[in-house]
Amino acid sequence: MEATRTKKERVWNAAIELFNVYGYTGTTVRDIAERANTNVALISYYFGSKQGLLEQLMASFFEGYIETLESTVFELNSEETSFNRLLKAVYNILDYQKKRHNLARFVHREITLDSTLVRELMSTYLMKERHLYQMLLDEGGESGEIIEVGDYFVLQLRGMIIMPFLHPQYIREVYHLMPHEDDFVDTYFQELKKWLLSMTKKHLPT
Amino acid sequence: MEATRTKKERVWNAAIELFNVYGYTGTTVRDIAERANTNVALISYYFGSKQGLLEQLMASFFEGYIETLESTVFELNSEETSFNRLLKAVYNILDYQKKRHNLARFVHREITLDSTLVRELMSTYLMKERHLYQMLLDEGGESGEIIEVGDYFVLQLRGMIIMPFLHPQYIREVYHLMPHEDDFVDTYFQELKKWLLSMTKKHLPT
Amino acid sequence: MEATRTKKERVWNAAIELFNVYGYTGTTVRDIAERANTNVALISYYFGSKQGLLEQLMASFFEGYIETLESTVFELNSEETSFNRLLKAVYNILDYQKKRHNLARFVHREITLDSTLVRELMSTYLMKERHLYQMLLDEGGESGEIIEVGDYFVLQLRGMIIMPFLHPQYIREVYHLMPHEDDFVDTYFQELKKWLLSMTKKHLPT
Amino acid sequence: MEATRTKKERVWNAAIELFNVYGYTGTTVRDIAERANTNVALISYYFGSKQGLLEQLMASFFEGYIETLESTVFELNSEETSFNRLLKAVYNILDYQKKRHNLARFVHREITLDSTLVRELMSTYLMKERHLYQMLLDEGGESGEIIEVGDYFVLQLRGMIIMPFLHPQYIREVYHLMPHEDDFVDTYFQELKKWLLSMTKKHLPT
DNA sequence: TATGAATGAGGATTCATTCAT
DNA sequence: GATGAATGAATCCTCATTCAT
Repeated sequence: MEATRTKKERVWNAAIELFNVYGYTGTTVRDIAERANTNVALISYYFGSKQGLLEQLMASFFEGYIETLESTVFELNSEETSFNRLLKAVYNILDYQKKRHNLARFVHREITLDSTLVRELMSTYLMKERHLYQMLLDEGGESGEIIEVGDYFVLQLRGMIIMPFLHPQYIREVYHLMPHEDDFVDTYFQELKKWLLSMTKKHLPT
Repeated sequence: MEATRTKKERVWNAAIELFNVYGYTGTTVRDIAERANTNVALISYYFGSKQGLLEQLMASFFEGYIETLESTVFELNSEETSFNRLLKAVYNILDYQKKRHNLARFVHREITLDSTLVRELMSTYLMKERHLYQMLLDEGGESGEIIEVGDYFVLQLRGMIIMPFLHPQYIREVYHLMPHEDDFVDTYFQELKKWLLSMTKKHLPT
Repeated sequence: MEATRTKKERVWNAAIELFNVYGYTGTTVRDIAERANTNVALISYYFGSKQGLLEQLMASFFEGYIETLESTVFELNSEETSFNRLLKAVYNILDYQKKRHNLARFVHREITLDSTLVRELMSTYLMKERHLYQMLLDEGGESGEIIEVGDYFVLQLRGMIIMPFLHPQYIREVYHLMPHEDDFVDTYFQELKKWLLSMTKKHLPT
Repeated sequence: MEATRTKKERVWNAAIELFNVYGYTGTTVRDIAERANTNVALISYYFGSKQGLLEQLMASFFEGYIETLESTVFELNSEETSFNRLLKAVYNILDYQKKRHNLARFVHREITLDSTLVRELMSTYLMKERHLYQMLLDEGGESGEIIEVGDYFVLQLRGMIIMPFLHPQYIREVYHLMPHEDDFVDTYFQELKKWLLSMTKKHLPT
């Protein structure tokens, strides 16, 4: 038994690992308790219910996600250009997910379902996320630094940032890397940077 | 009772709709039978088991997916440039998914889990998909038509093509469109085209 | 498909074989249909129901069983002594079972359950069986040929005659013989004969 | 709710009673739970599964059965003649079964089926049983106390000892007694004793 | 006769949760 | 806090039977 962690933490981590692999409905509270080396009843005790555990996990992820984004967008406000802040935001979000890739995969998958919980999360966090990206684009547009991008630019950007964490096996199979390894994240970021450059800066064909 | 469809088809479609919304483990065979207006036992009768139904659904999706890709890549072999075939492939896959967007969302979500079934599907269909895209890029590269792309280009391309169908609610919330409407697909394709151009053709910054 | 047998016969035989191995409740009509290479519905068609098939099987067995016994007891009426008729009866019943050992095992097992069917069979066939044995013993007793036997003699006799067919695996494991092989039946009969002699004839200890 | 017994015991006893009457496959876990006045889930909880319950029941019966036999055969080792120990063994086994006649009938019936479980039980317990009887016979043979018996003597002995418990209704119908009443067991033992004497001791016909 | 589709009832088991301790 | 026992509801699946053809 790990002495360094409380049972609540052990349940928390066990849930993330199992939800990640088998999904929320595919994981039983007994599985979680077993992996956490605790009693089943503790899950209800600490989190109210299995659903409560789910909600706290997702909220926790998005809380940090948005906070990461906001702090990047606002704290660097006066010092950096819009484009550089966009770049930094992308990097920080990649980094944020890298540090909790299990939770990330699970959350991104679960949010593709239709449920009350998902609708709530969407309307708070995802709308805020979009707003922040759009703000940067608008600012850069006004100053002439960033050219106007297509309607679905934010959609694509979000997809680019999330996808590797949603499909780790794909990356493992094809590139023999995991999306949470430094090697991957660094290179992937460079490619995103190239893409961002080509989409937001003026170019002339050769 | 709808006379136009066999009970097997009704079960098939009901399963797609429900799996799409609630996920595989989140849907019960009773739900499916009810929505299909048939008896629960029929699911086992026709598909062996709930798992059998899942496997047939996923196989059916990928079968058509790969076939769409292959026919585009090979049938236009001599007439078109590599880049144009790549463009056409992207369009056809978007179109393929548009026509079965419910199944598409469900399949793309389910394939983010870790299971024997997923590993099998990965190692057959997804490896083939990647191979086909890579082939076009290599051909275009040899003829000088396409410049060398980054390591993760195919990963990004795949993400771009799949993402809208995986996150329909996001698109609905933000753009007040559904990813399977013509309006969306057409515009989205145009943006993908721009991106593909900028990533695979030589450009000069202004 | 065997052309020489009607489907009804095929069902009949398949049922005997499967009931023998898995018991009545342990065998499904689908198992039977499959083994008989026919359609499930035929079982209901021919025998009314699974229960009907059971009843006909058991009745058929006991019908022949009692007939074998009666014909031995009565037909040899005037020619043979009671003891010899008893001996012959035992032999014929062993032979009767040998020829349909699968059915025999199944019937003898099933009759150890408590059910309406079993009570009916008991009160007709088994009471008649007992009566016939008792008759021979009484006749032999009156003529002084057979000494008075214990209260439970018929019980023991019946047990001796039935047991090998009820426990074929035991005999196979221990004696490397099957109870329906001539080798076994012949030897076993000789032992029964010795036992019958010792129990029904006067002896003096050495 | 009976306070004197644990729920596990209540399930155990209910299972014995119902398996005895309807057989294993003929009894449902719901029947058992109802009779035990508990929840169905408890069966899986305590015994893993219905099959697990079966196995534990059968193992428990045979465990005690063999122990009874062994203690009789070995503990009286030096004090008694082989024949007397054989007699005592028969008596003790009758007594052992009398005390758990429901379980006895069920086990003896179930062991006439063909299954992996049965084969395992056969190859452990039944082979040991046979070995113990044979040992006594051999010892008695060497000392000249017991004359050589027929090949199938142990088979017959086993049949004699088991049969009354396998066919209680037969005994009830014919003798208006139950095989687990003292009246029956005592008399039945006397008859077995006579039989054993006549089969294992030298006699001269009058 | 013979069949494959279809059904409703019931099979064992697992679920998340609660409760007394 | 923490536990093992206990529960009722719900899980997937199989059952014998029926029906139209």
